[in-house]
Amino acid sequence: MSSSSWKNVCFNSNCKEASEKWRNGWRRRTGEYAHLCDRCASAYEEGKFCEAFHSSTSGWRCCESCGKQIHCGCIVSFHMFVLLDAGGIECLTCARKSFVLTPNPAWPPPSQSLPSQFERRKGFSVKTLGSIVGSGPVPWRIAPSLFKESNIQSEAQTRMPFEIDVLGGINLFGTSERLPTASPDKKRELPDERCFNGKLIVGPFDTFQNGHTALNPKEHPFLSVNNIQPIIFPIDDSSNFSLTTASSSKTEQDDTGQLSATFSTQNTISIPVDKKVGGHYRTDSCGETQVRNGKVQGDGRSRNQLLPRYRPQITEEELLQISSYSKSVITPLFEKTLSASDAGRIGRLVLPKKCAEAYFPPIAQPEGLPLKVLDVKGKEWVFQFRFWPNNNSRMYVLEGITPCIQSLRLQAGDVVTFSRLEPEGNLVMGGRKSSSVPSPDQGDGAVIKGNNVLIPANCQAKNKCVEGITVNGHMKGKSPSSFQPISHVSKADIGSTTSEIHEIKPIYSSKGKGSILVSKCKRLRIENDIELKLSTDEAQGLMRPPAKIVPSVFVVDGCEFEEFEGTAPIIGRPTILAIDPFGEKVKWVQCEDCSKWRKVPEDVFLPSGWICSENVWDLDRSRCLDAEELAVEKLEDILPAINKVSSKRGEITTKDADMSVTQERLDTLANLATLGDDEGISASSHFRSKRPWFPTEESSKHKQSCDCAICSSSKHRFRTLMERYVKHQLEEIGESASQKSQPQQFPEQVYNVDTHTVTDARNITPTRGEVSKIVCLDYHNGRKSSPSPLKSQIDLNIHPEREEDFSPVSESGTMKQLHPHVTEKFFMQQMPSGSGIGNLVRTRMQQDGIGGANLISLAADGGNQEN
DNA sequence: ACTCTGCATGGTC
DNA sequence: TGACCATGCAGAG
Repeated sequence: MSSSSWKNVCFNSNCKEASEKWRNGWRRRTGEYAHLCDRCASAYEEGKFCEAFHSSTSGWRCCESCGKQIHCGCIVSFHMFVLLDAGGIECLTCARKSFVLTPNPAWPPPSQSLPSQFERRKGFSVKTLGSIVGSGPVPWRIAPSLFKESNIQSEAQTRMPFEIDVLGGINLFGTSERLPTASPDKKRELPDERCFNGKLIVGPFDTFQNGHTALNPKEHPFLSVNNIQPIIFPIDDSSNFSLTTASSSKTEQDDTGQLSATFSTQNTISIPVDKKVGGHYRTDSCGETQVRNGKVQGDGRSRNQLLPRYRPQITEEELLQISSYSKSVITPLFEKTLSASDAGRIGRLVLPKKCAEAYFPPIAQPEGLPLKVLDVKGKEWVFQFRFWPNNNSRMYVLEGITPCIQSLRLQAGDVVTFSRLEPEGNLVMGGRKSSSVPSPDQGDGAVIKGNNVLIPANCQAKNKCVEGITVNGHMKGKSPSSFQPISHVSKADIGSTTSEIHEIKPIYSSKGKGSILVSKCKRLRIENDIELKLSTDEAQGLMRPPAKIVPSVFVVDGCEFEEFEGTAPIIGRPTILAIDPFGEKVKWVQCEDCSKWRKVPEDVFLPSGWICSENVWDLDRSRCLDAEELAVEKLEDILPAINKVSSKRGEITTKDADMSVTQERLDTLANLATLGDDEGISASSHFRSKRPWFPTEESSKHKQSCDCAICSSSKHRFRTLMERYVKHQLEEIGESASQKSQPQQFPEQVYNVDTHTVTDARNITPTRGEVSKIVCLDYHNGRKSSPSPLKSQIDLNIHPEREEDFSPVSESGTMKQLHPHVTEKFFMQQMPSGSGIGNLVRTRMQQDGIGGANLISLAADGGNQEN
């Protein structure tokens, strides 16, 4: 049938009924569905297509076990039988009784997961992939798998090789999966084990009528996120299994007469028990068909029961890489999250026993044998595949993997994948950086759910998930071998001056015990090794209360303050508020990647690692390649804080090292914050949630120079209170001050933070950065105030004897009582002597002896007067 | 002192 | 309860 005609008549060559209304049948190699008329579609959906239309065609065979007739000659039913070693076929039902069918992880069908996944990948499309992998269809086979999964799908869907077609994208062969009704007089077996309309039901669907279930995305959150996800299919029988032939590719003529190119078939093969060799099964001498078994039959344990964490989830990037040098069929085998030991210097990768026995050559001696493995770049490595006797069992390891691990830039927590190239059978070792999934409800920050760190999408994209923090390369008292995997700081990194902040890996919680990075002892080690060089000012400017956290409110001098105790704040990206020519409040934010300034709405909160691609508000500037909206000079005028951050504009347009470091520190802090109550900041003995987020006690025990968590937090709290009080006072100054201080006209005016524009202090939470910007403005306007007067250190221990007064929940609860001395000291310290406003403040202070409240008022007022 | 090797131990499932 | 496996550790080099 020509490609054009099928649009007008039923795709079923035995029907050819003309119609304007079509229903989808099986999926064709082109990626399109066979359009069927109602009658054919119904037959197809009912599993009667072959018996209805192919009854007179060749290809009918009987199940060797039950005798049921199965049509083996068309694409519609090719998946509904298994080929037996001794010849003949067996229907799936019988095969399942005798052997465990290949619970192959398959791929989401094009109509469901794959295209969406691909399309959702930035700069990646099926077409792209098709063009990359070759000029013609590239067959992808489903991995022979040992995986048993309780959440499984119909075995009728278990063998779904698909190819990537240049034109049609991904084509699932056999997407018309369904069980055959080979003979009308035979009861259709497994009536529900099929897909309708040629679609695999994946994703949200849960349970088939036969009790089989498909993957629940809730349990497999990655299913629709980043990776091409294998779908695990059901096996009812745990005592046996068979594997797909390794390399049976053939051409096949479908019932339309078209020649299917490079049709990769999967012949599920039963495995005779006596073929076990050293724990592995191989079928024949030609090596083309490999059948392996993880265990001796009769073993009480489910030999094919591999843990879900070993399910291969090869990524498209990896596929692309492999495809770049090989046109072979890639069969994902298994994967493993690198433990600290795996990624350590010892260079031993502990292999999951079943995987090793299933996919690696059998070894009888502990010495094992050299194993040639290709990496995704095609580079060849030779590892020693061996085992240790262990508890009457074996512990399989790959030795000498360190160079490869390093080559792949993998670290503890990352995932190493093993695939096999067919038909040559080469093992391919790939790697995947660990990633996390942003929670849809995490709002503008990162949250913790158990051990799963949920991070902003940008972090995810950049693999900057954080498990722990090591800043400045300081790792005190650590054991290199043990610490390195946690902090991911290599020896070379230690003491590195080029980059003081190292990429930290995410908490990986693939399994409870195995969570390399979550053991308490290591957590403690991490916290001891943390040396945050982020000033509290910098940090607080980016802090926001976590979503859904109800703050405790207290009143200071008539002003309500919110306090978030026991909760790690969410860290955002620094922004600079401004007013655009239309009078709209906007924020300017710098892309973390390209450092270009982008304008975003005023009310958005940006994650710490915000990048251009996340600029959904201005798609014309959603790439780092896109030019900045405003010229450098204009930006400089508009964003005086730029001058503060880096005195030279050039340092902004290029990568400002300091800014970068600061940002990285913020990232670090943000990431630390994402660790949340259980794992992150709160894991610190100082930051446990039992302690207020802004602790007020014990400060007297610490010296002024102390920058421990307690002191930092105390300072933090103090500043919070100060800022809010300042804000409150500034509001009281009234609109007049706001009008007086109306900035000179810029194309886009920086405005004096919310303090002049927001009237209800209770509805806002002034951030540290916003307060600081007041001074930025001053600076911009020519005043010599400190770039950030609040930025420099405030140490409550200046008057340690008054520590208790600083508590806002202390008796009076008024700021006037608690911070005159501190604020006085603070301003005396912060205001440069040459500063007009500073002098004015000093004068007033000396005149009336007032403290913080009026002082701040004067500061604001004085600033206006100075104008 | 350091690395490597082989095994043992103990936590987790 | 047993298998698995991450990791510790002792001994050898």
